[in-house]
Amino acid sequence: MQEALLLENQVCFPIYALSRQIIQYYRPMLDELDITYPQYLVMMVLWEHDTQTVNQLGALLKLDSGTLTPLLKRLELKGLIIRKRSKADERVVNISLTPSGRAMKEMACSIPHQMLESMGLSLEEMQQLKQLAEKMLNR
Amino acid sequence: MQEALLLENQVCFPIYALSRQIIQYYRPMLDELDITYPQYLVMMVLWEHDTQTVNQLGALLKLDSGTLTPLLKRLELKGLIIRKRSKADERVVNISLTPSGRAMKEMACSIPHQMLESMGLSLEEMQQLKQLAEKMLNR
DNA sequence: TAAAATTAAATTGTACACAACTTAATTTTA
DNA sequence: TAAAATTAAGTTGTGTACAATTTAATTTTA
Repeated sequence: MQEALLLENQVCFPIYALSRQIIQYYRPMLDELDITYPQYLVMMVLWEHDTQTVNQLGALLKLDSGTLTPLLKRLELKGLIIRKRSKADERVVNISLTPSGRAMKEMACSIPHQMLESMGLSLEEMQQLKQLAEKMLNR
Repeated sequence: MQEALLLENQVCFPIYALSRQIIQYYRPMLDELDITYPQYLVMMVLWEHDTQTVNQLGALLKLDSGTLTPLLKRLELKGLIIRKRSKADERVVNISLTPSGRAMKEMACSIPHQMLESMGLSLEEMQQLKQLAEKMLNR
């Protein structure tokens, strides 16, 4: 028996499973805002930066236009963002918040704390997990 | 500014991004076997257990029948597995390896080592990451 | 400066993921 | 034991993900 091929011994599987579980934890909170987790990530970037190009969002979230374009169209349909081609460079599409999208920030501000509570790790362990994940990401 | 809503300060985002990055690292190796990462996980369970029900696969991989049924049909089409309703309980579908599916294990046995090398963490850090992820999963 | 190369989004096609529901079989229980 | 409840898979519909390609605009360079 090849020990390395046992599910039990995989490092990647728990990360894959955890990623999906985390999104499940977010769901009830995000359901109230009527957005998905990837949509929440986009909103979070825009709450910080207000206007971003599709490219900039993709670089920050590590998602390509094939994922972002339809996702952003859905956020636009919900009235949370505006998509507008740049005058300066017609290839670029600028994404910005509507007043309604900006207002959602107040409704979202309790989510991070609620999530921390449901995760079941100490702050220290959380920091460790974050650092290890980021170290691998930055390879 | 709500610090807790900064992308920079999220614990969940790096895990979500890392999960997708890991699947990217696997891709070239799995392309040679012509399977996807979730399909590889199913194969890994079957290499260990040979026959499993859809339910058992779902419990181990934390995936539901809505995900597994079509995935298993694709593995069957590739000739790697057989889906067969149980005689004892007609609700149950048993998944087992074909000779070709069993043979794939030899071709896969170098993957875990290759992955370890591309991850950029020490064995110690890897163990830590695995343990933290599992601790959160088992909440 | 006109052709070639590059870039930014969008599009197309395949494969998850999962909620909600359906169907059929088996267990439970009244 | 017949009706009710439960269980196992499958189905339907929506929303990611991402490879590969396309389109249109901008830069580079010959």
